[in-house]
Amino acid sequence: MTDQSASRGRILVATRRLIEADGVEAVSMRKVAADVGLAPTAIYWHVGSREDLLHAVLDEMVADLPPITARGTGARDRIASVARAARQEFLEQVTTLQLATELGRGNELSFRTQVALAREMTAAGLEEQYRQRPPGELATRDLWAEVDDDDIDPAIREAMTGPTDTDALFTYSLDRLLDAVLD
Amino acid sequence: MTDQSASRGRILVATRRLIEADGVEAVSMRKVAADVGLAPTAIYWHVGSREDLLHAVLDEMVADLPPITARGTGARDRIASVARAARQEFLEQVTTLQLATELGRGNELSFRTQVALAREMTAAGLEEQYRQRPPGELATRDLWAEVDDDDIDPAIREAMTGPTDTDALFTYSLDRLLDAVLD
DNA sequence: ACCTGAACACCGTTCAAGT
DNA sequence: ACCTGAACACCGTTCAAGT
Repeated sequence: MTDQSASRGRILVATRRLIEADGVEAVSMRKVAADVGLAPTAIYWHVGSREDLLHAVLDEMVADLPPITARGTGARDRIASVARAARQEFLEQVTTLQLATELGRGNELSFRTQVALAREMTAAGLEEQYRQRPPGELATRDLWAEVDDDDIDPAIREAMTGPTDTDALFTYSLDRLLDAVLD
Repeated sequence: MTDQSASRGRILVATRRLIEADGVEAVSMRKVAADVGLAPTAIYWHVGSREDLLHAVLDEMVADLPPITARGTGARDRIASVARAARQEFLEQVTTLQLATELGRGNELSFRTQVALAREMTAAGLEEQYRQRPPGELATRDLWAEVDDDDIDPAIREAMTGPTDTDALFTYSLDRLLDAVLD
């Protein structure tokens, strides 16, 4: 159990409200303290530095995000629905993304989509193709190492955990795109 | 001619050095002033507020960027080389991108690529396809309105200036990608 | 365990005043 | 035109001290 004293909870709520109303830059220790009715220095006792505070709030915002779920029956429909859901989230959760980017945790959001996609691709039986050209963002590799989901094919997880040849991925994607566009 | 007093130039150089060494957050009016040998308040006379200062520095950094040029002879090769150059710039110019993002001008960098791509697509005679599904990032539209380049087809420029149906673009791109991946 | 007050070393910005 | 100094209203953070 994490520290769930009443004060700490109220501090997080106040900070989150500040962020959603006026952006991350509007968060100051003194303003948060005033909102909660404490001396500025009390914040440090409960959540640590300003950066620690922002990380704690981002944790809550990510936890509250609606899960990315696939809709439809066919493999193509389901994969497409995951992509659409990811785009939707990207458009709706601007402040969450801003905060995550500022804290160097932007890829945590794209990671949620990667997991959902991997689940659908396993169901579609795409392990072979997937293996040959492993997608995945450079730094999300570390996150994959901790995933333990029975619905995801071990081969895919292994490919995501191993080193990604980003150059090869780029070349492959570009080729496929040009195939589609150039008649 | 913009204000090119000796002091202003030295202020911009000092700020740029600070950014490249320790990131945007390391830029303070007092530090810049000390580097240049002026009182902090003198900065305001030459470049205005801190935000104005950062905008001016970004202008210089963008102007100094090597032009994105197409290599090769075939249309496919040339378009691919532009895409590769864009990716290269994205990987190399991290600080420029960070500054641009912080100032809400991130799309200015992608805009450079869009212009180069449009030039190649004109040469490849792709106006028709292009017209049907106009790419382009939402906010770069305004930038296109000011472009006057004889190497770019008027039809393409018109498509870029008009309103972009981002939903349609997304659906189209996703479909093509799934075509390529799903056997 | 929880909180306050004083204190330090910073900020951006305005403005009157100097040359 | 160019620059300074004083001043205001802010910051994040540490630390000794209180209960």
